[in-house]
Amino acid sequence: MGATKTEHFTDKQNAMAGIAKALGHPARIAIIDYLLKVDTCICGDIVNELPLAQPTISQHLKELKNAGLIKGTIEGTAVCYCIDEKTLEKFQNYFKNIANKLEKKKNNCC
Amino acid sequence: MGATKTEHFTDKQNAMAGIAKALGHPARIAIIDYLLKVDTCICGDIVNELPLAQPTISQHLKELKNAGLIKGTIEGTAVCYCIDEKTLEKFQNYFKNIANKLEKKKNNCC
DNA sequence: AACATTTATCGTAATATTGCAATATAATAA
DNA sequence: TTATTATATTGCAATATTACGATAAATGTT
Repeated sequence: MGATKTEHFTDKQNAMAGIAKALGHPARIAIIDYLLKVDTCICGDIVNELPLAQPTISQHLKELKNAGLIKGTIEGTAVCYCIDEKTLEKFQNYFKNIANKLEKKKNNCC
Repeated sequence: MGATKTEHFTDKQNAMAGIAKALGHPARIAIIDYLLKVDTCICGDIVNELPLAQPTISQHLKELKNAGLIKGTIEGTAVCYCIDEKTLEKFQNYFKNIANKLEKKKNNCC
């Protein structure tokens, strides 16, 4: 087939997978990195930073936005993008929880 | 085209994207969840837990293993899989770093 | 208005992923 | 040895992703 069977998994699982998927491309990680590096919130000069064409960057930005990882506000001709902390926090909490559970077990396996 | 241009990004970016990509599927999140839930380290009854055929599960396990997120040791006929904390920690640290940097900026954007 | 600038969308080719049936492999049991 | 059980691999169809040229849309400038 080829399509992910999302309906068989919990909302939480689909949500976490969705965020992870959005982060699952080096260009999108690079965009996040860049947004962190620059002090002022960034517009479209990500195109100059990354070795990808403008439509490709725009597409990656869209995916990050759909996943809730960044948000953008129109500012004149340009669009100002920045990291959306809420989603990142949700994602981070998921892993914090995993780490906590693992700590309790203390490697009683493999 | 269609292939990711990994060569244009840093090793770190590719590494983080690789881990995220492996986590970017609900079935693989579900596998991680399941590995956490069961006290004893798990073998192949993940097949009974998830609504996917055995070859599909095996494939997902392989991807998680390739990403370093789980490790498996042969135990008779079965294979005992469990979470590899080191990779998870690396991933978590990446986000902890992001959160720290964001804290310093205190939303001076968008 | 005409033009420049910035970002988004469309269309499309190349490639990757997802899922499974069939089959192979490996270890144990009878 | 012959089953049995557990997992992996192969091959393939359906679908998704990646990347980009061409073009559109929106705003600002002259």
